[in-house]
Amino acid sequence: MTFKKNHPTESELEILQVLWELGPSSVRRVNEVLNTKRAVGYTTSLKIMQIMTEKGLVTRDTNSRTHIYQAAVQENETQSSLLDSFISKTYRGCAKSLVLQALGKEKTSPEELAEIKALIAKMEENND
Amino acid sequence: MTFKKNHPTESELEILQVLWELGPSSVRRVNEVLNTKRAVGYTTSLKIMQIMTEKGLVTRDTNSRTHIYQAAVQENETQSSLLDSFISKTYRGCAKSLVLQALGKEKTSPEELAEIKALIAKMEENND
DNA sequence: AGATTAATACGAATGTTATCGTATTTTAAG
DNA sequence: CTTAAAATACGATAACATTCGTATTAATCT
Repeated sequence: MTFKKNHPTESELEILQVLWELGPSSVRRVNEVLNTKRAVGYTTSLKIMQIMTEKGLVTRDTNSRTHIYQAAVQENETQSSLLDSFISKTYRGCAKSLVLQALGKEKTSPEELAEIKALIAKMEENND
Repeated sequence: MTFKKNHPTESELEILQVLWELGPSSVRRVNEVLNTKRAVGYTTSLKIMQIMTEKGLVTRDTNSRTHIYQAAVQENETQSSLLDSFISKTYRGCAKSLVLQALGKEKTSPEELAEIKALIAKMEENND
């Protein structure tokens, strides 16, 4: 229930995703992973990660020379917070529209549909 | 299958939403609506709408002195395009995660749940 | 026509993000 | 201890986005 308005920027989110996946990592390691997708200079990644430290999006261990960074925000919560904002801006707060559009968009596998149906069933239970 | 990468910015989206709601409108009218939510200068709205014209997000009729603007992109398609990008960036392309999180987020009314279930049923049909 | 009103056009200031080059510091090797 | 290598710190630049002030143009009223 914390009110975090600390939305990461696009580049920051990319870095968070690497940290969520790898766990605590050095700048070099993060930068290497980013470079599997597109070219990014080492100092660019470094700079962004330093800014993220100031913002509190990551923490770092500066004991050894090579600083080790670690995500300070959870993936779920970050996604959820970004989603709120996205629904509000793009769908005027109507989550249903978003869900319908997302479902209609691409082929969702039967397993995934089942999972979604299960969640809906659970919600309907609680509604009674 | 058009290749639209023309994502409106946040301010542009706000203006599009007004135009989608009101239909073709003058800058003054749009600005008035924007000001029901927050303070925006007239020339600010004007400027953004001029930029949007250059980008092709809106068209305008300049026959009368008061130019009449109109959305040149559809609400559905704009939302869909923004949604693609959002899923890709925030959920690494996994639409299911987004749907589950959106559903779990708030109380969705029984009617809405029914609607979603109907869509799922339809999709399951097509999967066979 | 002249003055007033209302619109558009233009340009500048501000803020944010992304990017990288260079300087500095720190560690390790010789 | 000196030097080379590797890391961090810092500052500068460029691209947008947002905002608004001022200038200009066009219509209306007396």
